[in-house]
Amino acid sequence: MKIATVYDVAAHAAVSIATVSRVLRRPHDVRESTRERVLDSVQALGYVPSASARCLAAQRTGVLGLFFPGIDDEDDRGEAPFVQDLSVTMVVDRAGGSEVAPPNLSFDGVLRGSEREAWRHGFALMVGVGRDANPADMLRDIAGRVDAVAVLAGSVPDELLKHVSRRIPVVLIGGPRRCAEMDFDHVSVSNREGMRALTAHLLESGDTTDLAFVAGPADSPDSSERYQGFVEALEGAGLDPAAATILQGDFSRIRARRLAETLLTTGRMPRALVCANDRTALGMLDVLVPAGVRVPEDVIVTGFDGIETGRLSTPRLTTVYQPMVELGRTAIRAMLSRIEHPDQPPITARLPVKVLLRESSEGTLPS
Amino acid sequence: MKIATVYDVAAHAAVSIATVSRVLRRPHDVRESTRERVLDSVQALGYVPSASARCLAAQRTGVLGLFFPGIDDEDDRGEAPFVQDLSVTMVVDRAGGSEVAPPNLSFDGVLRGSEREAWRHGFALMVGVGRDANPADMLRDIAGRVDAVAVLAGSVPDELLKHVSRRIPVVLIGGPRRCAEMDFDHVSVSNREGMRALTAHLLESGDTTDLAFVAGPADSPDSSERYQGFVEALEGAGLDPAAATILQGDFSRIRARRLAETLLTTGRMPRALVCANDRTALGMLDVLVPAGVRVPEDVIVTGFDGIETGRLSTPRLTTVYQPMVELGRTAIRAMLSRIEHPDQPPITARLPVKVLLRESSEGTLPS
DNA sequence: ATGAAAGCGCTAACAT
DNA sequence: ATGTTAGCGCTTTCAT
Repeated sequence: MKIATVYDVAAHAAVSIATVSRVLRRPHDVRESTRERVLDSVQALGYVPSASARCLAAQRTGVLGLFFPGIDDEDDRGEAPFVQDLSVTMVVDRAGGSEVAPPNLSFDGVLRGSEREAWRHGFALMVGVGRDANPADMLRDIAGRVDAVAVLAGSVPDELLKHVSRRIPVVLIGGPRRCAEMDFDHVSVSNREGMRALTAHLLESGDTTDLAFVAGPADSPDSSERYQGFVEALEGAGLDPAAATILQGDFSRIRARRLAETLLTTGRMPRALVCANDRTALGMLDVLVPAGVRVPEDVIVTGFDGIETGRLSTPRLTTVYQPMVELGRTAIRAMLSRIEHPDQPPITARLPVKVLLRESSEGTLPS
Repeated sequence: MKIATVYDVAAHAAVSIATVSRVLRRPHDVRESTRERVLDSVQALGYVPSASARCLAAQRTGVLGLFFPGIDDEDDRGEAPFVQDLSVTMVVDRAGGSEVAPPNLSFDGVLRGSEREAWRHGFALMVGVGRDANPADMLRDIAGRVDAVAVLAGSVPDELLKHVSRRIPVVLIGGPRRCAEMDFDHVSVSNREGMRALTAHLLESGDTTDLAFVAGPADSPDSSERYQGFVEALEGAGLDPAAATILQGDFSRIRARRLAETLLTTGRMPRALVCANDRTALGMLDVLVPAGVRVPEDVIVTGFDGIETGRLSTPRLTTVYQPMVELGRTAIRAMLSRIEHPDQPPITARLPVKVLLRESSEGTLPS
C-alpha cells in the first residue's frame, strides 16, 4: 500500500491540501466540523506528514545537531544473526570486578543534557558520535539536516567549520576562546582554572615537586588549556614548568597503558602523573597498580572529566568534574539563541568545574 | 548572505544543476575536469546540500529513529543566562558520597549501541527520549523524519504504532513477543528467564520463602515478563504465587522510596524485595538502609537491568544484567534488514541476560 | 558526458 | 473559512 500524502487526505476528506495543512499546523483557523473530518481521514489513511517536504517548504528543519566524533575506545564488532538466545548466565560479581563493561562515553552527559533541552524547546536532536568514517563527511551530512550544530572544538578543521557556518550557525563546545577572527559561539568549562587548582593543591599538600603532565592529542584545545593550568600552578609555586615532564597521550585508555609501561621499564617515575583526562589516568592505574606501584604513596595519579568510572576505580580517581549535562544544555541554548537572534554578538559561556579529591591523590582522605 | 543552493553552484561552475548533483552523488559519471570545477565552486560558495530537498526527491531520509520516552527521574530546570563562571570548587569526595550526580539513564547503552551501528551503515540516528510533552506527538514527529523507527515496547498505544507503521517500519524494543496480529519486528532480552533464574536462586540459597515482587508500570511488558519469571520460580519451588505480595511501583526511584516508607510504617516486611528494575531497587535501599534495616540480613533486595549505579550502591545491588549496547545495535540491524527486505517474515531477536549476584542478596559473597 | 524538465510533499501567500 | 498556486532544493529519467 502506498504511503498517504496530503493529497490523499485532502481527497478523502473532500477539502484542499491547504486545509489539511492548516488542520495540522494551525487547527484554530479551521472550522471544527472540517477539522474533525480531516482528522478522521488522517486516521483512516494512517497519514504521517513527510518532514522532508515540510522542512523544505518551511525553510527550517526543527532539528539541532550535536557533533562529537568518537573519542571512545569501543571496538567494532561485525554482523551477527538475529539470535533467540534465552540463556541466562549467573555470576558472582565481586566489588572491583568487571563482569559487565561499564558504559564509558565521557560525554554521555552532554548528550543527555542536549537531548532533553532540545525537545523542551520543540526541536529534535541529531547526534553524530562514532569515530567511524570521515568526520568531515559526517559533519557535512549533519549540517545539511539541521538548523544549527554544536561541534566539539578541535574535532574538525577550522576550514570545514567555516564552510558549514555559511549555511547554519555553529557552536563550539569545549576548548579555549577562539582566535578573534573565528567568532563562533562557544560553550566550555573552566579547564585552565580547574587544572590550576588541582595542580596547586598537589603542590601545596605534599613534598611533591616532581609532577609530570600526561597530555591529550596535540590538537585538542581542551588538553592545551589544561596544560596551561598545570603550568600556571607550577609557576605559582615558583617552579620551572619547562622542567616538568610531558608525556604525549591521546585521551585514550589504551594509549595511557602504553605510556605507563614505558614509564615502568624506563624507571623514570615522577611523583605525580597529572593526566589531561580521566581515561588516560585510568589507563595509568591499569598498569601501575598491578605492577605493584602504590597509588598515591609512590605515585599520585589524577584525571580530568569526572567520569563515572573514576569513582569505581581502585584507588578512586582524583579529578576535575565537568558539568557535562549542563554543558549540553548550554550548547542547545546557544544554538537556539543564535537562530533567534542571528546578529547578536558571539556568545561565550564558561561553566564552573569542581575538583574532586579522592584516594588516588589523597592517601587516607581526611574526615 | 544567502545560503548557496545547487543553482548557485551550477551557475558558478557554468554547468547544469544535474551535473552538480552528479558530482556529489556519483562522481565517476562526470569528467574529471568538470568535477574539479564544480568542487571548487562548492568550496567557494560554502555549499552544503539541503537534506530536506534531497530526501524529498530521493524518497528516503537516511535516518533511523529511536524512541525511548523518558523513564528517567531527571528534573527540569529553567532557563539560565549564559554565564562566565570561572569558579572552581574543591571538595573531598568520599567513597559512597554523591558529590556529582551520576548519569542515570538506564538505556544509555541502547543509545550508544544504536548510534554507532547506524552510522556504521551510513544512516544517521534521531533519538527521542525526554518524557516531556506528548509521547504520541514526539513519535509522530520522529516518524515523519526517518526511514524506520525503533520504539520502546509499551511506551505508546498500539493504535499509534499501527498508524506509524503504515508509513515506515516499526521495530519494538523490549517486552514480550507481541500478540499474533501485531507482527512488528521485535528485539528484547530474556526477561522472564532472567527473573526466573534470579528468583530461583534466592529460593534455593536461603530459608527464604517470603518474597515480594515490586512491579513496574502496569502497562510495561517488561515488568510483566519479569513478573512471570518470578511466578514461575515460585511455582517451581512448590510455592503459591498468589500468596506473594505484589507492590505496585512505576520503575522510578522516587516511587520506590514511597513504597519502602509504607513498608516501614506498616511493619509488614517480606524477607526479600524482588524489584522489576534497578531504580526501584535503589529507591528501596535509599529508605531501608538509613532506617536501620540490614540488607541482605533482614531484607534481600534485588533489581533488574544492571545499571551502573547498582554497582555503586551500598550494598551493591544483585541484579539481572541486560546487554543494552547489543540491544541497541540489534534494533538498528532489524530496521535495516526490514528496509532492505520489506516482505521478509517478522524478526524476533531475544538477547541473553546475566544474573549478577552482589551483596544486596548474598551477604558475604563466597570467594 | 551533460542538460532539460518533471516531480517529491509540503507551506504560505494570495484569492475568494 | 477555504481553495489556488507558486515555490522550497534536490534527484532522476530522458534527451542530446
